[in-house]
Parts: sequence; C-alpha cells; structure tokens
Amino acid sequence: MSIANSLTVDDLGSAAQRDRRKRILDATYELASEGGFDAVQMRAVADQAEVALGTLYRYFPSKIHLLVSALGREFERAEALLREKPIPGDTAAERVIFVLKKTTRGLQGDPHLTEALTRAFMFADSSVAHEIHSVGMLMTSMLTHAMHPGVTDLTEDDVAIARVIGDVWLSALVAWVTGRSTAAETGAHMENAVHLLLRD
Amino acid sequence: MSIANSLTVDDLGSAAQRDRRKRILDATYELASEGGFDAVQMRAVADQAEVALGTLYRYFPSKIHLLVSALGREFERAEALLREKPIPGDTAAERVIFVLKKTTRGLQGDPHLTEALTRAFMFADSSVAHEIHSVGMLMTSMLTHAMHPGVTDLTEDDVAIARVIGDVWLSALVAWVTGRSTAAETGAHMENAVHLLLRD
DNA sequence: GACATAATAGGAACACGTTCCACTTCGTCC
DNA sequence: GGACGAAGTGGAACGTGTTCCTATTATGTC
Repeated sequence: MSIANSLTVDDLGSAAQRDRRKRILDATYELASEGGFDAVQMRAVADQAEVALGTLYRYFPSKIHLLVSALGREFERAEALLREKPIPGDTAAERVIFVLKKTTRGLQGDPHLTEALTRAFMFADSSVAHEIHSVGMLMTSMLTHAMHPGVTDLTEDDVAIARVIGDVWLSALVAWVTGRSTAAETGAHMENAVHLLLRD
Repeated sequence: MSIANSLTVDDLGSAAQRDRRKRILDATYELASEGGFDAVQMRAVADQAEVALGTLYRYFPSKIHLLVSALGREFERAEALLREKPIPGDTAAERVIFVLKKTTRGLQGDPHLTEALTRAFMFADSSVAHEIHSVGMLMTSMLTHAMHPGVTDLTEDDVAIARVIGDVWLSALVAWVTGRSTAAETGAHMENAVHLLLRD
C-alpha cells in the first residue's frame, strides 16, 4: 500500500497535471482532425480526455485558448522536424519556398485540423496574445532560418521580409481553409510572394 | 384609397425590402461601432432595425454574412471617397502608403466597428465566399489604382504585389484588432512591406 | 494519521446564434 | 374585392460555449 502510494505520488502530482493537459490536447487534436472547428466541442473534448468540463476550463480558459495551444504544439513539432535536416536549395527564395511547401503540405494533409487551428488563430483576441506570439515567433524563426541558415545576427530587413511572408502565408491559409482558394492557388500565391520579396 | 394604394405600391414592393435591408445594415453598423463583434447580437440587430428575428435571417443567413455585407458597404464608401481626388505621391510606394494609411486611419477611428468587421471577415467560410470576393477585389483594385493611376492593363506582377500588400494589410489589421500590436506598429509594418515590394 | 487546502467530478444554468412554427399582413392575379 | 402565395411577426426551442455550485478526491502540513 505504501509502495503503491509512493508510486501513485510519483505518477500524480504535477505529473498528473501534465498527463491531463496532454490528454486534453490529444483529444482536441483528434476531434479537430475528424471534424474541424465545429467538432471541437468543449463537452466532447472533456469526455474524450476523461476530464470534467470544469477541469477542462481550468486548464484552458476558452475554446480558442485550447485550439491555439494545440496549434502551438503542432508548430513546435514542425519546427523540430525542420531542424533535423539542412534545408535544400541554393538561394534564400528556394529554401523559403521549400519550408513553406513542406509545412503547407503537412497542414493540407489534415484539412479539418488545419481549419480548426487556423480559425482559432484568426479569431483569438488579446487574452490569447501570449500563445499567439509564441506561434508567430516560431514562424518567423523558421523563415529566417530558411533564408539564412546558421546566421544569428539578422538585419531588420530580414525579419521584416520573414514577417511579410508569414502574413501572406496566413492569409493564404485562411483563404484555403475557408474554401475561397484551392491548394494549388495557395501554393502559387505564396511562391509569387517569395519571389517578389527575395530577388537574389 | 386607390391613390394611397398606388403610392403604397411605389413605396413598398422592393423599395420596402431595400429599406429593411438598409435599416438592418445601419443597426449592425451602430451596434458594431458601440460594442464590437460581441455587441452585434442578432436579437439586438432585429430589435433596433424594427424587424423580426426571422426576417433578419431571411435577409442575412448568418451573423457572419451580416457583418461581411456591412464591411462590403464600408469598403464601397471608402473606394468611392478615394476615387474623388487624385492620390498624392510621386512614386507607387508613396501613393500606396497614402491609401493604406488613409484607409487604416479611417478604420482605427472606429475600433469596435473595425474589430467586428475584421473578425467576421476572418471567420467567414465558403458560404460567404461571394461577399468576401467582392471585398477582396475592391481592395486589390484600390491598391493597383494607387500603384498605377489610370492604367488599366496591369501586369501579373502588379496584381501579385497588390495581393501581397492586401495580405499584409489584413494580417496587420487582425493583429491590431486583437490587441497584439499597436496602431503605430501596424503602420510601420505596412510601410516596411510596401517598401520591400515597391522599390522604385 | 488527521486535517486544511486545492483540484476534480458531475451537472445544472445561462447566453446567444440559429431554427422552427403558427399566425398575420402584403402584393398580385382573377 | 376575394383568393392565394410570399414575406413578415412574435416567440418558443435547440445547441454549444461558458459559468457556477456542491460533493468528492487528491495533496501537502503538523
């Protein structure tokens, strides 16, 4: 009993909280992946994560926070994947397009999930500013890394260009998830924008 | 009575519908201007427009349609205003920045309204594609007009540049209405982007 | 081990977008 | 001017995000 207890104590504590948080984000991910934004219903997330509704709201104060946090986790994964291998391409433009296409392809492979996460990102207000900022930084960092691999002291122009590309990427993604443009148009538009911005 | 009837027939008919539509959009505008997206409640709009809830939904099938239509009306006004006078500035970049700043200043003068309309625009799905497309075309046309006043045969690059600037503008607006960046940052970012894209 | 505090469960209740229905009024056609 | 379909009214009802409350369980302290 004491052993069981000590084990329990080890497994629970803040580990229990990490576990709950993970279960919640996993449930969010799964529901979003199956049915998009509308399918991520707070009661459904709570049920699937085996957590009470009140607990869900204790961990994530709103549906938007929940989805943006899930988006953040996805971006961290994508960024980690990108860091594993050097980015192919001889010019900054080629490398940036590679990163954009790879990331976009990943997102478009799971349209419902992407719809849910993009919607949430676009609908967030200032109370989610912190989470949004993390995602924005990750995106900018992915892009500057593609532009100048290994370089740490970036010029203001580099950062500005990365931000503009990020803006275009977001807009294109929104147009795509809302069914206003096709995947091909999205890709072409992003490629255009990169060539306009990185003429080297 | 027959005179009254004929008058009534003239005043009502589709004129009554135009009037209802206008009252609804006016109510939307006023509520949005006072309290933003959340304050535009369908029951409140219906009350203020002196229209039944079912009638409101007959004219605009969702809150998003309603707000995007209101946004469209605002853009038409802004575009008409711009067409009145020639755009000052010696270079394309100067003229584009003038247009962006003027339009943005107009929007930022009514933050709640802008928040409501931008939210709706970003949250729209494919069922609102038609209305969104109108707004997008207006924006692109305003920007190409600023780049090349009076020119009608634009190159693909011109249109692509206008679209990228539009994307940046939207992203900046979203960041601003969601409290993630200040008006000054928004302006600076847009100015940066224009200079990156229009180096003439 | 007993207790104080915090976290969770379970679920009722509320708000607002949306749908639906029964009834009335309007516009049109004979 | 009577009949008929379309449009409008008024309001109930439903779904889902969010809040709130009480009972129960876990955690940390003496």
